[in-house]
Amino acid sequence: MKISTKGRYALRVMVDLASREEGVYTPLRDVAERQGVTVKYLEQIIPLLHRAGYLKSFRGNAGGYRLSKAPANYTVGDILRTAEGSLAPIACLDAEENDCERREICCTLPFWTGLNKVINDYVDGVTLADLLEDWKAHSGDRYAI
Amino acid sequence: MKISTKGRYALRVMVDLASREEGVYTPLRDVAERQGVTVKYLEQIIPLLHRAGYLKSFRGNAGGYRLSKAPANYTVGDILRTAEGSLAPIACLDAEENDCERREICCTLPFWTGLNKVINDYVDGVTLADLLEDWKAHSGDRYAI
DNA sequence: CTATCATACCACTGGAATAGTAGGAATACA
DNA sequence: TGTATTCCTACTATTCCAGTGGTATGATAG
Repeated sequence: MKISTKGRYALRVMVDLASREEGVYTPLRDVAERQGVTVKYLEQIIPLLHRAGYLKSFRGNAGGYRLSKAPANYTVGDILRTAEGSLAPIACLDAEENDCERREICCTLPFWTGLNKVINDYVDGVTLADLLEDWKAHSGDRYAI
Repeated sequence: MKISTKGRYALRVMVDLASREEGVYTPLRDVAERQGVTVKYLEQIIPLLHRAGYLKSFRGNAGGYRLSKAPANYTVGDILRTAEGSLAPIACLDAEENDCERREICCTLPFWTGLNKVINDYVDGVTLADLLEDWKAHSGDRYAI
């Protein structure tokens, strides 16, 4: 039950951008270098966040991306669900998929529902600002994304 | 982030067997029929549970599988980890994989560690007996696996 | 004692999803 | 005109998932 690279990198990109000065555009090249990922692969992940309205972009020379809102206004849950599609541990819990005919007699469904709630409660309770703060505190002055 | 059919079916097989009379061997054919899965596919999943010592088998005519212990002695976490390999949401958290060089400076690792704990605490807090009991209560007399 | 049947057990395969790579067009600015 | 960027589309290698065909084993009927 793994989160794919889409979700993992998306979160790291968001934290990276959250750590930059507010309002300035950061080129993907810089993010990719700091995060140890290729620009080309990030270019495939960023649009998911962009289309969701989480990022503003600027093309051309000296362009790049920046957050649309302050870091405290993004929950990690929103970011992961945007990149991954859904965090539900089984398809039966996704809105489009709950047509399973065993639904009423399934002996494991209540368990999965509980797991789903535990996961979503956790990820929705953490914001980008929380991540950034904890991590600055942990790294002291010499923090670097 | 989905649990695969291995984990899902493994859990259903265990609950199914837990609902049978204690000590008797139940053929996979019966389990497969009740669960709406092919025998062939279950035959691929069962060995994982068998090798872990969770099940006892008996070959030949009138053979089958039964639980090794009482239902209350199996946590859902143990069953899922046996079938799935690991429930960690990212590979960095698996014992064999924590050689990532970004480990000390990773801004998201604490978040993933927390998610891992939330997930494992939940699944380790539920036993087969719990599932069976809740589900009998929910279905009344006419429960059927 | 032998044939038969029901069962657990083992090995293999096709297809889908993941994780990238690559080329190039559009855009903004100097 | 040149350069640095976002943006779009296609391609590929690999791994994982789901499912199938065939073999070994044990009980039992004749």
